Amino acid sequence: MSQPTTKLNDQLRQHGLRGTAARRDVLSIFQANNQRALSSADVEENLSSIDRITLYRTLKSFEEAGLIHQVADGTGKVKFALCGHRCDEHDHHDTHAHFRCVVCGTTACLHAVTIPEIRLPKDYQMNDAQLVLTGVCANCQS
Amino acid sequence: MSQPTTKLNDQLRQHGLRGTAARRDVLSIFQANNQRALSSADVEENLSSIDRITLYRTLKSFEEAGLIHQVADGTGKVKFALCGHRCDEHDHHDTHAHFRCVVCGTTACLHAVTIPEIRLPKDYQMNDAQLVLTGVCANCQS
DNA sequence: CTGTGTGCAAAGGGTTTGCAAGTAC
DNA sequence: GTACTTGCAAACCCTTTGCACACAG
Repeated sequence: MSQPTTKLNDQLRQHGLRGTAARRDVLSIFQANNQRALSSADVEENLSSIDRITLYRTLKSFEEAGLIHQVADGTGKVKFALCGHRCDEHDHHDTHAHFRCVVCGTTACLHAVTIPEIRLPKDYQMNDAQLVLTGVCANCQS
Repeated sequence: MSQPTTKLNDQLRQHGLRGTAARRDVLSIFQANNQRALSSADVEENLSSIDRITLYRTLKSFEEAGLIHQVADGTGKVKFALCGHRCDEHDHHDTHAHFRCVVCGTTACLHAVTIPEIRLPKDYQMNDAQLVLTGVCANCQS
């Protein structure tokens, strides 16, 4: 499933990060769930070996490096999802919507749903838009 | 600025809540900032007299009563804003967008911006949509 | 009077910081 | 070798719970 060590290292280095075991592990968890937004606790469940403090620091450095971005899905918990190929540390281009299923609790990226053009009031300057939909996902429709 | 005691009491009772000093105080803070989303800490700043635990419980009962609703603005902190007149404890009709200014840090309701029609993938059932925009607000444009 | 709300103390959970040892390059 | 990363312990929020007293209706 997961990429070989050298490939993961390359991806980390492309974002200015050193290739360490903890970072490779966390990165491959995100890649294995690339359509999902994961909380710190979610990653920890998938990766029992990692120290919790290291995980927090890893998520922070990934975010600063532009590898992942935060998704506020309305649960109050911060979650993270992989950035697209066009993101970097300065600019997140996260133009797709997220969908949180109230049945299974997962938050997924809906790449098919792009955020429509927004007409803002005068003198507002927009940098980013997050659209979070809540409902029942395809898997949980009885 | 704030409403007289009896008027605040009436509003509380309309939502099934008893009229107490703490609740009147919190309600009038929200009314004085009715276009803004306030965190628990924001309310506390405006209202130094209130006990923090009481504030948490007040916010919770307001939310359950349909007076306020949560706004996840991407900061990771839960914020609350006054519901419109059509909200009740069963159903939040929060169809407007929110705007978070990265300069002054405030999150405001943009009543003028309604959330556009969303076309979901097959078999997804949508209950709610939250649109959070980030940028620079009119006040902070130099 | 009765049930609800308040305030204190304490506990709980998630996240951050300091520092010494370990590792990438 | 040097700078960055890790892991442990402890500190630090913010939030919730238990219980006795106070207050609204």
